[in-house]
Amino acid sequence: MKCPLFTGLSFLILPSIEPPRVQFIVKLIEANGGSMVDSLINDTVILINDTFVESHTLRKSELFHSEWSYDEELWYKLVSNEQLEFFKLSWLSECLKHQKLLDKADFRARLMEEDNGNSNSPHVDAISIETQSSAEDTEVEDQTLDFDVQTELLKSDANVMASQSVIEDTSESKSTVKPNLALTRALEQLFKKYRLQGDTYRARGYQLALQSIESHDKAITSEQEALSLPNIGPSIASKIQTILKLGSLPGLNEADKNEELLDYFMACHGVGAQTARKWVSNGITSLTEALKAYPSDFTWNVLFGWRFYEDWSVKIPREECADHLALMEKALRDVDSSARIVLTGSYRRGAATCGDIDTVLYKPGCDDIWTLSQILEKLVLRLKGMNYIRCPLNLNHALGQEFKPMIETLTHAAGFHESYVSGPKEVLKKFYFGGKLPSNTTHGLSKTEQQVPRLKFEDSLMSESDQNTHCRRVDILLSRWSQLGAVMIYFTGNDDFNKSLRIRATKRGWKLSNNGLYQSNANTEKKDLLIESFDERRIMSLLGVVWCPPEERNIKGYI
DNA sequence: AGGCGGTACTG
DNA sequence: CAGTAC
DNA sequence: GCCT
Repeated sequence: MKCPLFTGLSFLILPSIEPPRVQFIVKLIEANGGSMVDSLINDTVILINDTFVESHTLRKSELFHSEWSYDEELWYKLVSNEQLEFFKLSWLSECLKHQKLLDKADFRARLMEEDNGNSNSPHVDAISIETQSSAEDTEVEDQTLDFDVQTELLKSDANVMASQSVIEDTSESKSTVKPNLALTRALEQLFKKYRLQGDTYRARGYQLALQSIESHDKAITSEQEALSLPNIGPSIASKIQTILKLGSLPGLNEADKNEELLDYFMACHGVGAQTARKWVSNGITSLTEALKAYPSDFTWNVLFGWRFYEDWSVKIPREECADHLALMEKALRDVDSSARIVLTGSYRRGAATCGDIDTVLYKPGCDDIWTLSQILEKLVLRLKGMNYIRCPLNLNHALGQEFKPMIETLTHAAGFHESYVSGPKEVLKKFYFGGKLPSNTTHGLSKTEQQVPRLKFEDSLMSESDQNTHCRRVDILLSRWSQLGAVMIYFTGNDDFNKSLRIRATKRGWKLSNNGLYQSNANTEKKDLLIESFDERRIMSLLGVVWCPPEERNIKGYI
């Protein structure tokens, strides 16, 4: 006996099942044992009406969107999940014609608009083929209909391992020979030196030069050769000449006591290049001395930076990030059951350890910042009540009242007597804080022997550190629903990736920010025109960047 | 000569 | 406004 | 610092 052709398969047809032709096909599916769904469940086969596909590539996603007949959240799930595969509806009719299940691969439809021959696109292709074969039998964990963007992200993170093995043999990661070590070392020192001095652009100049030498795999033997590389100009080229002749740059290798101090101060949250430089040039050698000499530099959030100086310089194991998220999710459900919070930052890029925990908070369909702000405020209060939030780093008026006692305890400990007056700001667009999990949930003490900056003994009085549970830096960013894509790009990074996108935007007369991709209107004083802000994929594709999953956005230099 | 990211928060 | 952080 |  034979089962009908589509037994056990579920189908989602996009963008709508309303057209008569689609209705006809739906009848055939059901007659052959298949079922229709209107949301993503395991193993759902996603089919695109062929009229929206041009030669294996999805045509304009805005048209796609305008004929959308499912709910908005499904749209977002689909465009935000880089692991999903789409197939042309004609696969179905072919199967019926031949009365057997044909290879879907020949009917794959890709979700992008431009393809500028970027060198890594075949590489991306390889990954999606690679994961497709194993996806079907490994994903058995969630059966719920109510999974959301966050589950999508977790799933794609679970696939990091698979993609890494692919990256390993296709990329040149094994080229361990570094023919220009003397040069790159010197440039790195110069980069650090100027960054510490707050000369960010000069520092950037050295950093870019460093990167172009690193990606040049031959040994550089002349000033001429150096000059021909991008981002290497007369000044750096002549320094290179000197190094080639003398073996090193005069006056660079002395271990600089001042640079060490600058590093020490700037590792404190809230102390930047200007402040650190001022202290150092006035002979200050510790935070305690700085507090006496420059009390006004010690705002309450620098004091928190001091208190958690050591905790905040240790990396967070990936697993712990998920625990923080789970805790916040639970609290958020009680505040607003339809609001969502997701992990972004280096976590979403697949990192094994993260410097901080970056999250985005949104509510499907909600563009009203005031509503979102209220949700965030309530969430923060709940988290504070659970003793999870140990210190705030920014506040609005209402939260200022709530955290006043906590802040005054701190400022009094530092010897200040003024009382804290909360600012006038009513809406809260983001909340940065230090959070600590209850000690019972602590993860296996990871043996990451990380070289951690320690406080000097005389500075350790203000500090609060705990062997088993660390206080972590957590960022919550609000996003309007309509701007979720731009916010996700911005907060997922990495920095160089974002810079590349912004540069591409400016080249096209646009500007990219965390609010979206806009047509800039410099001359006329009209407002900038929105091009796209919701769809992460479309923003990238408009900028001529082939879609890449977060794990591949860990780039160095520009793309 | 002027550009190098755009935005939110603190004081 | 400068300074800091993201 | 380098690039336009």
